[in-house]
Amino acid sequence: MKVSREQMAENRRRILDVAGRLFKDKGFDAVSVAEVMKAAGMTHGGFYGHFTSKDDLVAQTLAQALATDSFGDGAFSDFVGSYLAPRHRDNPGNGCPTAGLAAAIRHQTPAAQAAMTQGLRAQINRIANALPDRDAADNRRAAIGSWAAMVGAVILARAVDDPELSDEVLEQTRAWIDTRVG
Amino acid sequence: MKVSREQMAENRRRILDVAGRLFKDKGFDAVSVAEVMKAAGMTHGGFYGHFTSKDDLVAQTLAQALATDSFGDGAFSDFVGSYLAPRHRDNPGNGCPTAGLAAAIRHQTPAAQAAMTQGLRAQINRIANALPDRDAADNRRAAIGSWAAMVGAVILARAVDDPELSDEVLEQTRAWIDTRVG
DNA sequence: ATTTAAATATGATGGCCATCATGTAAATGT
DNA sequence: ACATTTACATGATGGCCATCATATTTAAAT
Repeated sequence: MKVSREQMAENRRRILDVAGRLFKDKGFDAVSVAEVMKAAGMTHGGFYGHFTSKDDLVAQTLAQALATDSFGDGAFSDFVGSYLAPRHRDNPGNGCPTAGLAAAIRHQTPAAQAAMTQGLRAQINRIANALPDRDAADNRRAAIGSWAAMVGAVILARAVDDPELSDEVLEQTRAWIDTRVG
Repeated sequence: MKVSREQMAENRRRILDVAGRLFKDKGFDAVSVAEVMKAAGMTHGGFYGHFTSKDDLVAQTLAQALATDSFGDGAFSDFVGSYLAPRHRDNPGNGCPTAGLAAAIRHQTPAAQAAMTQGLRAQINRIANALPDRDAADNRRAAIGSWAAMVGAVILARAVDDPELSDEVLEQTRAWIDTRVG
């Protein structure tokens, strides 16, 4: 059942896309190769034609997810607001790959760690550039601090089973960042 | 090979202690029941005399780890300094269970999530009480924001393969929190 | 058109692991 | 002391999964 070049390219894109969603939603370990392939509309057989291993899929998925990872074009405070929102907390599969996967990276291959490193560097720069223009060092510090707080807050909000506490973590972190940076 | 009551109680304590270290170090999925028992000095056979399942072990380990989780008795800025330190980053097994495990909680049982919820509540209160006495609402906001930033920073620092960037995440987050709260 | 190469499907294989079954010996109760 | 209970050891069992082998079909190449 050979398919056309473009079909294969699209299949590959779909595998990466679907793997990103599944990994973010359920974690690397809880998603099998067969599940990814099925979600992409194929069987497990063709997988090793696209990737050399599941670890390879993980690394490539991360690289794509972190590259695609849109910062949003508006003001920084708007970005913070949508990031620290129940809608984002409740949809990990469609959400930020850093919030969903960063903590699992340290158990992955060096290639995956390299992808995360590059993604973090880029995100810090994007945020620093979006901040009101002052001292560059101050902006970098604020970018790193804010990003750490945003990622941490979403992780904590997702870990907790009390909706009120979870909402509060998001909202208070948003307010805390705003008073510093907004 | 029955053992004395106290021996059994100590065995159970050792299982929980060792499981805490292993889970924090390698993640829930990467640690087998047999590995935990072996590290505790026994074989896998006796496990189900102490716990009803691996999920049960996870939940009880979390509850103990988060309860034991010492805040440190000194000033808040000292705590932040030791938390956002290379030594802590590089020793997840002996480190903070929230930094090591929070992101994995959402894939665990309700009992585990409940343990994390209670742990987070306690930690927020501890930090808020340690802050210089001002408006209670301000202190709570600062406690939540700082804690999110601390947890996020350690997770990011551990995810990255560039030592310089990793150090910078810790140090800048520390400085960012300090200017606000120290 | 015919041949060739390649993409995916179907169907093993082997390993790891949670859990269970059963044995054994030592501690506890009488 | 004896009987009984029980904590742990040893040794299955069954399921899931990554990976591989082989078959099939069809796009490309000529």
